[in-house]
Amino acid sequence: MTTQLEGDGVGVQDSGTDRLGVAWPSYPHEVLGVVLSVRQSQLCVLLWRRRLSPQRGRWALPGGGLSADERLRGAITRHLAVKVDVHEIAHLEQLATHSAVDRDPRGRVLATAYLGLVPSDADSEPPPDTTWQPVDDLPQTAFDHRFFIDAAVERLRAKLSYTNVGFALAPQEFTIAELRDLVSAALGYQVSPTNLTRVMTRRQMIEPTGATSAPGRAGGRPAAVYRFARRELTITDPFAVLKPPR
Amino acid sequence: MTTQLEGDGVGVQDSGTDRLGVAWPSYPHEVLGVVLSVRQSQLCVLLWRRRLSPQRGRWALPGGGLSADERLRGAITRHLAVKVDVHEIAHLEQLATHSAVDRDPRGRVLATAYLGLVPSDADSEPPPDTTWQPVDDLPQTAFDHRFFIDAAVERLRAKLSYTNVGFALAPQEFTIAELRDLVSAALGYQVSPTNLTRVMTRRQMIEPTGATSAPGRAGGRPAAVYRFARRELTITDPFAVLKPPR
DNA sequence: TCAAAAGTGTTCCCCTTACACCCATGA
DNA sequence: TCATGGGTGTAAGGGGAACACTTTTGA
Repeated sequence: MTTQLEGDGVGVQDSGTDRLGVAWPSYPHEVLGVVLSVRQSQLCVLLWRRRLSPQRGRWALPGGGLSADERLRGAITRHLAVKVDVHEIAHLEQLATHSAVDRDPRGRVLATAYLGLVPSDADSEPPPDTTWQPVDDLPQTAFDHRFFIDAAVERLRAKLSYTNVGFALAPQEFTIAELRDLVSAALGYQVSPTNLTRVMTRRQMIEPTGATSAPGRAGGRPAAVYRFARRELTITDPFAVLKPPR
Repeated sequence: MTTQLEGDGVGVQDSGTDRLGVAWPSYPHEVLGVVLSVRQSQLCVLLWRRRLSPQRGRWALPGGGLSADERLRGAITRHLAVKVDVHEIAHLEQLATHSAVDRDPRGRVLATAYLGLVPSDADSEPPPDTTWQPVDDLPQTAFDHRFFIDAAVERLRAKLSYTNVGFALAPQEFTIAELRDLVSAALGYQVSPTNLTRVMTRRQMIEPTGATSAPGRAGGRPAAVYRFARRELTITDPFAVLKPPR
């Protein structure tokens, strides 16, 4: 079998043919979105319930097919907007591509998943049959979607520690208490607001806006309002060890 | 356009059709290997020179098509063995999938790249038209392969710091001086053997075999021989900050 | 005995963590 | 003035980096 792509053209939608005349197979390709957000102090993933078989009744990741004229990132953005009405994705990155031959019983489909993060204050009453499911209490999921979800959560938790991804889970402005809630929910354990402030400030991830928020009805000192200094992914702690010499 | 895959079967090699009768396009899919190894104290990538257009004469990553009955990992393993005679891959992980519509002028092909690591003592006189190219001095490369190479190097450098991936670049047994050479080459800057030993020992990544190696002709104290304690990928320094409470 | 190579000990410094203490507000 | 929630100061501990010093060999 000749597998290196050389010579004459390879047509989309058909089996390709290389210059030796050997068939070059084609596969349908789907994109899936693992959309995470903190809802009611829990890290949640957006799932919708399948109405049809196979896997009828199970919870699945939103997504769909890759069209001939679009790229993977464009495809997942489109599907999330159209199908589950998600428009406020603050961060989107590719996770992995799965290729098990029988991952879909109807025939072979390759799947590329993306990790998408949505701020906790983004509106989104999700459409019918779609909900925010806490990742610590997942129902039975369809196909191999569970692997993608686990990978996404793991990736997020790791990146919270050495990048500023937190911005993608947080509102534009927030108090330290709110940020602590978000980060604790995302990581799955409590972090102290004291040190969270210090670490994030030292790394210049967050900065005070100057404003303060009104205290609750029980009183208390008004909280300072912060914002993320940058709202694009930045690596803030590049190397743990083996740093380059200064 | 209906893009969610539901209902009737989707055939490989053909355009699929979902239950609404809307076409589900298929694409050829190739796998590429970014095979890295330290050669003569330089981090190198295995490239082969294209003999045919397009991109004739440019250096390309080894790889090839995905067959109907195999998965991506199997495909890249097969291609590396058959085409560039690489059998001693100590670590293999998926890097990314590129989907630019025009990434290959002959027609649309999706590409998934893998990062492969080969120990520095693996034989491999590479086949004709194939060489180990230092990543700091790359020639002009074909298609979008340069992006994959850069991503691979970046991934390796990051993981050297918080995992034991080093095992995949090192021989079974080695002295600290040899390990220092490898790590320095991979990272692109000198690391001190003193602290390298301490860090890797504390994390139980390496352990002495008890043997010593003969000194060179100029004399000198014989070096202790070490090995990696585990030869599978292990995360040794999970979180830089925001650790869970003890 | 000297040079070369390898390994160890010690110190410094920065960062994270823990925790006590102080500040601002509503009732 | 008290309870409540927020923020700051300070000390402890760990780990990595730097560097001097010791050990072991060949010539």
